[in-house]
Formats: sequence, C-alpha cells, structure tokens
Amino acid sequence: MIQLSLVKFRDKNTIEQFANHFKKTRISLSITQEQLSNKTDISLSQIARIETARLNPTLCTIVELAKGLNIHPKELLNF
Amino acid sequence: MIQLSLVKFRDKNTIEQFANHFKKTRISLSITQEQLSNKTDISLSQIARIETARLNPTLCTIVELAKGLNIHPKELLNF
DNA sequence: TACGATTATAGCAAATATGCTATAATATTT
DNA sequence: AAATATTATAGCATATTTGCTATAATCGTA
Repeated sequence: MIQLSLVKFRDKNTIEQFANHFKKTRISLSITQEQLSNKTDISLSQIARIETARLNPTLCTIVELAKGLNIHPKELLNF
Repeated sequence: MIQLSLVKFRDKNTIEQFANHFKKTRISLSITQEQLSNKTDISLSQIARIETARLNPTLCTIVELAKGLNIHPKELLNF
C-alpha cells in the first residue's frame, strides 16, 4: 500500500539528520547496537530502525539512548 | 479504564522535566501557546498536552517546536 | 464583578512507535 | 574463503502520538 506522507509531524529531513548524527555518535563511542540495547530499555530492532531513519523516536527514547551512551540528551540533538 | 504503566518507553520523570522546561522557555520568550501553534505545524491541543506532561512528544515535534521558538532544538533538552 | 485572553481537558479517528521474534544482509576477523 | 559479529529488514500486536473540534477552567484586566 503506497502512502503519500499526508502526515505533517513526520519530517524526513529531521529524521535523517538525527539518524546520521546518532549513528556517528554511537560509533565514535565504540558501542555496538546490541551493547546499547542491553544497557537500555530500547530494543535492538528499535535502534536499527532509528539509525536507518525509518522512524521518529520519542523524547523518552532519545533520553534513554543518551543515558546508555553516557552523554547528555541534548548532545543527540546537536546536529 | 485504569492503565498501570506497563510500558517501558514512557518515563514520567522525563516527560515532566521536559514539560516544565518547555513551558518555562516558551513563557520566557513571551509567546502564547496559540501563537506558537500558528507559527508551527503543531496543534494548540498538542502543545497544551505537552506542557501538562500528558504525552511523550516525538523528535520531529520537538524540532518543530524549537523552530517556532527560534531556538536550537538542543535547548529544549537542556534540563 | 464581568469580560476577554489564555490554558486545560475530553473524545474520536488515523498514523505511528515500540517490543518481540525471526531472518537476511553486511562487515569484520580468522 | 569461512566463520563470526554486527547491522538491517520484516511482520505482528499493542499502546501512544497527533490533529481536530468542542468545551471548561483559569488568568488578567477593565
């Protein structure tokens, strides 16, 4: 089923920028997706979907991921 | 229907901290909820729900709200 | 007090986020 | 090349986010 994005609150650019910045940050800290998943309440599949820009994570997910990376949440929006 | 939060990805503390910080920021910029709603693609009801900590906004919502406030998104996570 | 402005609440429908499980694809190492 | 590790993809069920509309509550001020 083709779905033309009729939804305003899902901005492809923002999602992609976050995805790229997040992945870069995680790799720079030498943590695998699986390790991060184990350190947090975020599933591996969710982390993979975030890094491939297939979804728009929530505030709590972003904050939880930042905790797992031992950085301040605002660093994840630093793009 | 009573719903004990069985859901891991919704952290009350995080949502409340964001709510308070966001509201304080908006007011410090002398913008009403309605003005912010008009400047963005976020509905008034959504802004009200965010400021009363009744929901967990998404990345795109946070970024859009920051645009409406003319601040960098990371400022909204600065709590 | 009364009035206008601002914020809060409620209910509905539709789209999305999330965890889970399994599997495939890619990258890294031996 | 083969084995292993890491990342990507898929489908399902459930809870949540979002916009919309209407209404209520609160706040500020004349």
